[in-house]
Amino acid sequence: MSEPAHTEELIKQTARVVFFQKGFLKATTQEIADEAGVNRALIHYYFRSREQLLDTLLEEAVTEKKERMKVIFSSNDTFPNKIRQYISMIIDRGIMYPYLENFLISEIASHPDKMKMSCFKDRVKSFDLIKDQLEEEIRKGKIAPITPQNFMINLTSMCNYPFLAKSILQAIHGMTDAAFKKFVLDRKEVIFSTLFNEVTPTHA
Amino acid sequence: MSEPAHTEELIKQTARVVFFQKGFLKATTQEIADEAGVNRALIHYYFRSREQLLDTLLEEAVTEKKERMKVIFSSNDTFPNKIRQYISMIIDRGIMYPYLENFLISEIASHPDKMKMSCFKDRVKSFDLIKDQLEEEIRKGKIAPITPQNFMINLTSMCNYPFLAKSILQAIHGMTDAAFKKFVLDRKEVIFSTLFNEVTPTHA
Amino acid sequence: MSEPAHTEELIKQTARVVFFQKGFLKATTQEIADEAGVNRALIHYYFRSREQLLDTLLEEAVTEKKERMKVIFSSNDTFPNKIRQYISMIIDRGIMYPYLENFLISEIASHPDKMKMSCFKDRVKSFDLIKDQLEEEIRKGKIAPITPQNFMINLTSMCNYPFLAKSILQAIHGMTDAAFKKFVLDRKEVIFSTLFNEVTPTHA
Amino acid sequence: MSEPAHTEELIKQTARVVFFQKGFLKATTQEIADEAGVNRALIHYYFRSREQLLDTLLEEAVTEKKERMKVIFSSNDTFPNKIRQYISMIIDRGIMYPYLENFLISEIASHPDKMKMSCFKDRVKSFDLIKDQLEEEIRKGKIAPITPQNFMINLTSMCNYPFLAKSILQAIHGMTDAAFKKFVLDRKEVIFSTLFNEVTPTHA
DNA sequence: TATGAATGAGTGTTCATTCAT
DNA sequence: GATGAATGAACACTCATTCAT
Repeated sequence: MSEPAHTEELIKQTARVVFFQKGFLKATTQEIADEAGVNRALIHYYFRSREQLLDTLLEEAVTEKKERMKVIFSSNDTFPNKIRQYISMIIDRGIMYPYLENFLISEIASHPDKMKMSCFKDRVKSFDLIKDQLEEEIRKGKIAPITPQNFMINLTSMCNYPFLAKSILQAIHGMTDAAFKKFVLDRKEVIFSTLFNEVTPTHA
Repeated sequence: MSEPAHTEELIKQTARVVFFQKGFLKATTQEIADEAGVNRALIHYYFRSREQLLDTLLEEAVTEKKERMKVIFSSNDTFPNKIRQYISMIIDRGIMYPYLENFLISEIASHPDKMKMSCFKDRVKSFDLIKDQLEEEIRKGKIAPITPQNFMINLTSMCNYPFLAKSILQAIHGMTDAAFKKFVLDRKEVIFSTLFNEVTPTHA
Repeated sequence: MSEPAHTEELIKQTARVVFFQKGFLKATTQEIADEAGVNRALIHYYFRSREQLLDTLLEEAVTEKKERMKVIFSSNDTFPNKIRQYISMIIDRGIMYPYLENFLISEIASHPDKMKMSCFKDRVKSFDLIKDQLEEEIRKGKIAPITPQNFMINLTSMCNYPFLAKSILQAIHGMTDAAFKKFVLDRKEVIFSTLFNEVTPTHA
Repeated sequence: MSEPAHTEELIKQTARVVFFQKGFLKATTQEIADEAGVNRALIHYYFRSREQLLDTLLEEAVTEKKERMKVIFSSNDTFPNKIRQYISMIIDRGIMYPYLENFLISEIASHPDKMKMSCFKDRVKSFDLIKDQLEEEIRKGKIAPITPQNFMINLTSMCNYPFLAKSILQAIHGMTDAAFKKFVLDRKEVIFSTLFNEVTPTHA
């Protein structure tokens, strides 16, 4: 976003773009260096290895997401509003880094040890945070009976999947990046409405 | 399934397991050959290149899925039943090849040209197939107003995402493969219920 | 020596020459490959890594030397004759691979773990093999009192050192390779005479 | 020895330790800098290149040894005493820098041009210095006939070789550094006795 | 003097691919 | 059909060296 004060930050920003925005999961250090306009060896100077650069990026991204989530679910807001905010947060992040989730999944799949990274250590689960309010909502008949786990996975699925499948969706429907962005922004209300099964008020 | 009569089929079956079941997206030709118990050069003999082997696997998988989809949606069944069958099909396929979607996504992301493969040429979209019945359902008040696109993407998201995020979900919740299988099978009804907002009859 | 039937043997022979004859301890895989006229990747095809190639060479060399030593010292020959044969063996080997000892020393110094290689496992020491006969010799007054250890180290030192210091000796005295060879061959009797303190019969 | 007043000397002392004491022939400039606690670039500031640092170290070591040798052999002492002193000097130096000779040998082997360094220019050879006294000794029957060259090489071999083979000897006999030190110190008399073939008077 | 940043050349290694048999 | 051998292109990484400050 802001101009990188230091080369180290430049490399990180470039790598985020390459991996998370463009989805080049297999990008080489040379490609990242070229994109950043720096010498390939500098990546090792600052991050020791390609692997450590990736870990740094993932750690930061996961940590940031977790904190945002905690802020949203720990507020005093109503349950529907929390869900709205959460949906909004996930989709806004998806717009910025469409391939981040995909990247995370691939990395974990091929290196399961990475689940031991510190950012995954925090055992606070969203399930626990919404449990009480969700049950209340169910009791009030606003939502059909569902476990917190399934509720959250439904939510997460509908928010994230379109980004995971971005390339395919865009190709199938011939969407430009702008069209795709509008599409997923519109989905904020769609997802909310699906979860709460209410008639969606037209979104401004 | 059945024991492979020919080496060509053996290689394909092995590659499917390695890529789609085990999720080793970066698996080497050597690793596939070892797993299949054949000489590495045979892969090139039959498929010319690693890339073409992948293309073949993807093409077959996508084509098969499309055909199953067409069968389901072209029947005379009721809309809810069609959706039930579709959910069931996607999840059953996911259990067999959990990483297939992930693989597809990664391949398309790094090689957008692959969208030109013949299996993607067929322009019959699920949206068109469900459009009329969905609108009928909405008119009857069974489903909150939603576009066919969003309905299908919601459906697809909730079915596929758990497989895409399999490694992470299993790690977070400490699920064995068996537990994960039960979890996604149970979700068949959960997903249906979420889309139709009905009370889920307790399964089993 | 004989023409290498297989590439694997060619690489080994070339590496032996580069490391043990020419003394290029730091020779790269590229240099070895160039010298052998083969592709660099072949070295990894046959030996997996540069390190394993070195280990193979060392293992073979050490094993062979140990076996020759055992043959000499286990015979029924007289003690002086055994020593003569041992000196001769060491010097003949030194002529063929002058830097072998140097190489061995450097490798062990930088990777002490290599002492765990199988070729070092055999705990039969030359000291034990000569102990009795040496003491007999001392009792007879043929040799001044000395421990078996020191006797063997004196012997080994005088045989090996000229090869270790080959480059320097040749440079200082302006010896050609032929002159150096004659010099060390002549030393066979010199060393024997020093150890047994006899008048050296003039060597033809 | 004394604490280095200047960085240049600190680097040299550190490098001597790394190369000559620890035997890390392949030590990196970074490793030397780390060990010395200075910035890597300083090595180039003071010595232009890694190579020139090595040359400086070698030149100084060789020059110092030569001077010590000249002092010993130019004195008015008896021949046996000169030899005793020389043995003592070599072994004491070996204890301080066990890998110096090894290092020298490797450097000369891979860069024969280094023999042109000024420290090798001095054509005064030990052979000439001992020639007369050795012949006298032989005439008196104290030493079996031998050329000055072979006498000096025997001497040098027996003094230096145990240090060259330090790693191996220690590993084979399970000697600690202290045990090794005692072993080579004891060898002072052993070597003298071997050269002069006298019964060794118990040392100390 | 001293240093952090930067670089080019090179290193071992991997891998898909080809080819002769 | 099948295989062992061979290769070129690439890759992550290292290192001595340089340079601006």
